[in-house]
Amino acid sequence: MSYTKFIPIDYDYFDWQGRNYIKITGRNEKNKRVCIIDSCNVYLWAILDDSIKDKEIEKLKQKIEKIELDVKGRQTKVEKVEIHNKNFLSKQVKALKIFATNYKDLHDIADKLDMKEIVKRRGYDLGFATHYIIEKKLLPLNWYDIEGELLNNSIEFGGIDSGLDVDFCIKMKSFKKIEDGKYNFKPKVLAFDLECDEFKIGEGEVIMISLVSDNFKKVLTFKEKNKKFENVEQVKSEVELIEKFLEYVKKISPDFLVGYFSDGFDLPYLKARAEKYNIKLNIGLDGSQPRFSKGNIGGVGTVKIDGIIHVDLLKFIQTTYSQYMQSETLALNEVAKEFLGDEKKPFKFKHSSKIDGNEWDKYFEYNLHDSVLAYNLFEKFWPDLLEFTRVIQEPVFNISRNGMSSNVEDFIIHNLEKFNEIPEKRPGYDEIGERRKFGKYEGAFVFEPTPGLYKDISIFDFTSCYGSTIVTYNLSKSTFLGNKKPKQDSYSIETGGEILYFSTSPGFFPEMLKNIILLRKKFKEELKSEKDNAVKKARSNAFKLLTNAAYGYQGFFGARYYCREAAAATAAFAKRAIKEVIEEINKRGYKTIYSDTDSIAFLIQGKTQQETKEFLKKLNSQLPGIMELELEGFFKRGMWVTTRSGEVGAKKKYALIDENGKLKIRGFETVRRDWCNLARKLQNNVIKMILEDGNEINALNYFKEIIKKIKAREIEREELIIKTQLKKPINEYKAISPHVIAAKKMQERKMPIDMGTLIEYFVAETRETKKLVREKVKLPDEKGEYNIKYYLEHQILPAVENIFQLFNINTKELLDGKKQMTLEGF
DNA sequence: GTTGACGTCTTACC
DNA sequence: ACGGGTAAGACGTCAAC
Repeated sequence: MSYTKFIPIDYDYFDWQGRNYIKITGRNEKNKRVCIIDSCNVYLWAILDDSIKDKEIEKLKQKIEKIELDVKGRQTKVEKVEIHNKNFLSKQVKALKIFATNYKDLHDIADKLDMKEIVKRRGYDLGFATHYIIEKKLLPLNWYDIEGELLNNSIEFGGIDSGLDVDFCIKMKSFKKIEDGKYNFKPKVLAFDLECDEFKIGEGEVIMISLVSDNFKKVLTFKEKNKKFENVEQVKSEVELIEKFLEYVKKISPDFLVGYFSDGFDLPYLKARAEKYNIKLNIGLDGSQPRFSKGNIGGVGTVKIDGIIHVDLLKFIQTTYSQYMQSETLALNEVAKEFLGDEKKPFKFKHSSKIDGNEWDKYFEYNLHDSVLAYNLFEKFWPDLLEFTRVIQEPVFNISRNGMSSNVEDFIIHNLEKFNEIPEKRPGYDEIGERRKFGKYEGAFVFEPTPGLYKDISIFDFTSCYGSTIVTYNLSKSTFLGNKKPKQDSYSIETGGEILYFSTSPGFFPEMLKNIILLRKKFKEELKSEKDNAVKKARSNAFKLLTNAAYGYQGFFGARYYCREAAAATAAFAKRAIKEVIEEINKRGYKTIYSDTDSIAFLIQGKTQQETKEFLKKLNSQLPGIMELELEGFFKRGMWVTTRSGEVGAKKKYALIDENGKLKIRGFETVRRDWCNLARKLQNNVIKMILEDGNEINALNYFKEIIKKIKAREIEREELIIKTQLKKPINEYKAISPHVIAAKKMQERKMPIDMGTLIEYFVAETRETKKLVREKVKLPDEKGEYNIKYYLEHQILPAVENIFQLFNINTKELLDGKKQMTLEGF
């Protein structure tokens, strides 16, 4: 018998003699690579009709035990059937646990179970790795003591161990969890990036590949002989380049191979080139090539390597961080700037045939630094990846790529057992179609503000508003009772013209969510005294993101636990709660001036901050369940403006300044990337001056300066570029807007255009006959003067006119050079 | 043919 | 391919002139 410590990293499975085996790659405490082979029970659930008698169940059991199948050349049969008392959607059910030989046959067995006594078949659509983790509880990225049999050139499992590039291969007998924190795990990471002449997969050649690991930096290339740049390793050809890359990957043998957009570009590109030369990209630990899976509609696919986790950082950052980021795009450069304070090396892309002598070193340096950035970003995000994996309990490969709704779902799936729940099935194509037909339901409440410049403002907001609403009112698929008053105790709310009822007896989904919210609260509290604890910070963040995604999950048509009514009720309960708080605030002598979804802004009306904080405490003591208000802050001044039409106050658009002079701007053009920089800076400065000074005098002078500069053509083109993202394939646009025209121009130039590309253009002077904006669009490097009229009337003026309107200043007249009647008139 | 009103499409944000 | 609410620009369409 062999013993080892073990941390599971990658999960994969294989079939041997008709059975499924899990193959888990990880490390031991001495950082040796270990592969564990294990198996687990394979089964599905058949939920029985309530009315069926014990005798009949016994008969049914015997009938099912006789099922034998011959599918896809595989002999398989039901091995055993047990009867269990389980829960399904929080209701007690009798269910048959039907054991089979092979996980892949469960579907076919389920098809054979169309008996009238069986009302539902469940639990055969989870994926074997997920099923294994649930069944055995050998959780990813946790430490274990393993006992097993060392496989050394064994013929067992078809001699699998001899083909595996690992230090030990063990057939597991038993394992025991080691307490948290006893061992650390520092993964071996290799970041890579490749450069080429063409951006289209299958065109052009790979010119260089950079590799960065712990104490290792290298650029491989067959180009240029001038190599002042010390990290360059010269090879003779593209073939040798690819082969050398493979050699280094094998030699370094990382736990994680890290790229940035490598699912969509680097690896597919490399594959296409390798195929051309008939090179096998055999970097998997079992000698296999990367597996390329197709992406969903519009999405890119994923690339999986046996035993090595390929992480495309772009995907992980996108799902977990993008909504909290300042960067306008997820381009490596911007992401690196925001998270590392570092950026790409300057190098303007050129076809390799046009690069001369000393420019090559710049190119190598550029290429190498991209890998450095990817490596450092991985280090930065490792605590998050680790904690997400531990909290959700799915293999880290999936965690690095799944969206938040999948994460929520996986979290549920891995916690069902605590509730004795049978998993719900994934909706099929038709089911999704049905769900989508329902259309939207009523959402949040937004208070219509009265435009103006205000003083002394306080803001309260609900902590995890929708999450705590779901918990407080027990809102979920399994607790929904319909829209007729039930006999049992219930929570009810009216929305969309009908009343929805939910059971008061706790459902598993709200219970799980409650647990997350409470844990997060605990971690957040602990963080106050140990701010640098990256792991706790990451775990707290993982809980926060899961909580925030829970509401969206229940309203998402693709979810196993989709419940439109629960989502609608969540919005409705939250709406009721916030309206009640607004009333309380006003009753107390404050004045509410704005509110949106989960936050309320009100005037302090001469009361002290202390009084306000005590009032908050009192409010909290009256709130139901785990609903909780917190103080967002006190603000010296704030402004709300009118809509363009000028009649009412604009919602979701305001600016605040706190006692330390810190600005908080929401919804204004300043924060929108589809406005040119000039307009955004202008607006930002105008807002700042007005909020700081409490009047418009300086701001107005500044505005006049800008007008003068535009008219004198003194503005740099850079400041006038408008950036808009392509949201769909270019030929699907019904309305041909300016950015579509710009995208078409880029296409003609063979620039890489895709869904998601950020299109940049400016509006130029053209002949009088061209009226539409799209007829004046030019790409940033095209010749032409900027269109003074357009930038004045469509960028500069709209950015500030509503703001100056607060002071009865008509900017339109100002711009036309007319005398300001309004100013003098008042 | 041009103009303006109004609806639709689209993006980006809360 | 997580939700709804909202602002706003530019195009598209149609009727009035």
